[in-house]
Amino acid sequence: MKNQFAKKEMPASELLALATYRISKVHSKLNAQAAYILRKEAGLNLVQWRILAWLNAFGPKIPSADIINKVNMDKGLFSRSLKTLVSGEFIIADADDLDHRRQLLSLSDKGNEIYGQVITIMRKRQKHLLHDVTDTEKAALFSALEKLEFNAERRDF
Amino acid sequence: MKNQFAKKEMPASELLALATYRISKVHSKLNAQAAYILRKEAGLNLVQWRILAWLNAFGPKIPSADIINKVNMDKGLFSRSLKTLVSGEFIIADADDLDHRRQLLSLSDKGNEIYGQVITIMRKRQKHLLHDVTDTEKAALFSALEKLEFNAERRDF
DNA sequence: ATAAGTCGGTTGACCCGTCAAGAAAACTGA
DNA sequence: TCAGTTTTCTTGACGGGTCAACCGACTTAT
Repeated sequence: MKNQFAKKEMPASELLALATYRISKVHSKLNAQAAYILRKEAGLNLVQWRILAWLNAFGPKIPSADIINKVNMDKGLFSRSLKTLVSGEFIIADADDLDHRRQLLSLSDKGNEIYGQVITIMRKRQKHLLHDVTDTEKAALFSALEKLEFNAERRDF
Repeated sequence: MKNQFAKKEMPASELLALATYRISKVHSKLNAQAAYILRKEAGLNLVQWRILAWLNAFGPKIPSADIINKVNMDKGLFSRSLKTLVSGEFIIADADDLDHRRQLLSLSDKGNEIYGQVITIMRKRQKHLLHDVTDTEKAALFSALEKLEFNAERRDF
């Protein structure tokens, strides 16, 4: 009889070694750290900050959909968070005369100022996060993440 | 005047290159994949599955606190999910005569069976996820994740 | 011109995940 | 013994995140 002794039970060490488990832990700690900084420095939450950052990157007067499609963010989440950013006057939403479905988003002066404050800290943070990661490790990390991301698309096992 | 031209705006490429962003994307795709598999194969959600797995790993007749402390899971989340697993008869919760606050948890036969089914698929999945990741990359990935996790503890910038 | 389909955005529902307050039992130390 | 503290577990509240229904505006084809 084959596989009579096939291992069913999983020792704790195997669980702890799972890439998925490790990534999820790192992710939650990174999130907590970012949330803390943003709350303290700017009173923003993570989603709001991401929107400000993408809006800064993709330039002014762009419709929501552009950001959403480019960065793969949920429409609903975006919509709700955008509302708070507009009412908080971080973002200006102009009507688009050519397409009345759209609104063209831009950072307000206030939005730009906050962005400038936060991005400085975030660059420092990013540097700190990776300060003891070697270049080889960095390259391998990114390459491995890319493969993982791709392999995570599959649904059949 | 120093820093007159200090860069404030962040090009999209820089954003896309952020380790935090990459990890968060990988994390969400891994989650979606696991959730899909679990729903389809066993009608479980991620948290329920994790509890079954930890319970299998740490052996029968252990109190909730043991798992919670070891794996750093939220008490509230654990408590609520446990309730569904007990009422679904995947887990048996025996009273502890020595300490009436506790309940000693064990996998039921049904729980064991489901666990056996799912773990087989999950091992396949884990293999697939890493199948094209080289050993060097794997080592660097884990080492980098460890450093990141540690560096994510810091709160001051 | 108009029916059918697509696109941009909003909303509701629901689960995940965290935090804090609290209940009940157990422990500790005068 | 009994007030104070600690431990185990439950509950409530709330933001994060995903999914799907939906609405109004636009496009395409006939």
